[in-house]
Amino acid sequence: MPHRLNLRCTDCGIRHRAVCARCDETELAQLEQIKVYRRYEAGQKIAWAGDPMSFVGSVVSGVATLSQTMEDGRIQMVGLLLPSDFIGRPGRDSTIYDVTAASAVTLCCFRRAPFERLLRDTPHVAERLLEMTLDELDAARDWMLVLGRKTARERIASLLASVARREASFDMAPKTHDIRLELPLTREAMSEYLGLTLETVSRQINQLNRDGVIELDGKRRVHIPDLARLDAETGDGSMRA
Amino acid sequence: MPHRLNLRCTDCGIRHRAVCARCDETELAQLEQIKVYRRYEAGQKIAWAGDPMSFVGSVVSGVATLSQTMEDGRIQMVGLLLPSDFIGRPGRDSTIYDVTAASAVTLCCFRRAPFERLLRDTPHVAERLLEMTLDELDAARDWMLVLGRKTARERIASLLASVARREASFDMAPKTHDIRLELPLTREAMSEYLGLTLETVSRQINQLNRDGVIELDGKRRVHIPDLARLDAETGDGSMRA
DNA sequence: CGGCGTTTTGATCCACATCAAGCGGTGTGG
DNA sequence: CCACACCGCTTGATGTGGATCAAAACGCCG
Repeated sequence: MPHRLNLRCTDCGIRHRAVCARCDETELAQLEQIKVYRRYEAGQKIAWAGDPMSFVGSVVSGVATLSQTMEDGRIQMVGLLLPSDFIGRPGRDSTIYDVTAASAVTLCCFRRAPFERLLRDTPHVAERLLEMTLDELDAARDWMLVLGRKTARERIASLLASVARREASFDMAPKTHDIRLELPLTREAMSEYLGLTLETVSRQINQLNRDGVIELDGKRRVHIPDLARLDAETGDGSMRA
Repeated sequence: MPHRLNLRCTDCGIRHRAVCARCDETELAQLEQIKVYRRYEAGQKIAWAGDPMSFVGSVVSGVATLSQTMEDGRIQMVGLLLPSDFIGRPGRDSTIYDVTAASAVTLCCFRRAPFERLLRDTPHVAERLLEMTLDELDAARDWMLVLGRKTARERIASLLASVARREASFDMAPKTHDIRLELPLTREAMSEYLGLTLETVSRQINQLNRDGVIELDGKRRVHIPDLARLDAETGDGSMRA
């Protein structure tokens, strides 16, 4: 059972990045009325592919994943949802992907029907949603390059660089040196995202560690001394987050 | 030099599927004023990654592709644009992908600035664009499964099934037997889409042919006696286009 | 301490990449 | 009208990155 809590929109950490980013006071008040927070434990399924979903919403904290499972059990993650990312598709009443909490996750959920009404009536929300969807589409396409053409080492580097950049972007002065981050994913979850096996992920992470590109502190904590050095391992010439 | 021609929107073959699908007479008239047709020969580049693009638009006929190139020459296609698909990103003045005409292509182009004004002012266009973008996002995510987890044979089957379904959807009575289609892609282009080499593509296509899943008529013409049989080769349990 | 989930490490295997010809169709210039 | 080159495709021989199979080590918690 998800646990509930509450918070004013104006105090919300993702206020200026989420689907509500461009809302004015009035619109925010409307959202406030239809929102509910839900909390999920690490590993918990938020929804199964094919399930009806009565809500859409934003990730407030933690990391959720979207994934597909083939009948023989092969799994591919198709989205990594970090704070401010949007979950659910307006106009469709079920997910076509499994949604899972990779770490403890808090969602800000809006009931579908009133949210869709808002979407029709307030251009700010619709505009922002279009923009976010276009960004996700670019991200998905960038990931297609990773899955289609990159080596195992390049894939790991790409994942680390993308998480590092995303985390850094929350600061107002994005660092490029001595970035420290807590990997929100197990080796297995990484392998599902990267289209590899967990053994290969483990080997390549340790190789990058030995090569000094990253410094492991335990299993999950990663220190990136120089982001440019990591970028050089991604195989991309010029960077995009 | 792209060749020009003209056509009334009401007579347009993609009228009810493209970004203009929900437009009324008035809105159509506005679009009519800012549109220009352009024609590209097979193999011609429509735009290079990083190029400024002064227009957005729809594919009217033919097949265009979006692709990324790594500095060492590895290529991954990230989008296959069939008639009615939208090209370009509102709010961004350059492509981040290479856009190429795979066959002879006709585009219906809108100058960026007036189109963006239309987006703000007429909800029908914005709504439809959001919907199309969400569809593309789903398609991109489905393709991530193909690239991350499927075998060479499954990839080929997935491509053929997806093109077959897309072609069939233009008819009002979608067939599931004896589908005939002209592959709009060379073996090399297919390999770029599928994350394989052209040799592997060639071998697997001929294998599917030998196994009776498809029947080749020349190099490009494919006869699919039974779409369900082909689906069974994609590795997916239940189908989505 | 003992059990369980995560991660590492090692040995072997295989699907697909790579390298290398050869083949039909088509266009071009002598 | 033929010689030749070029392009898209096929086919074969060989190599290899990552999968698979197997087991041990490392927390972590009860």
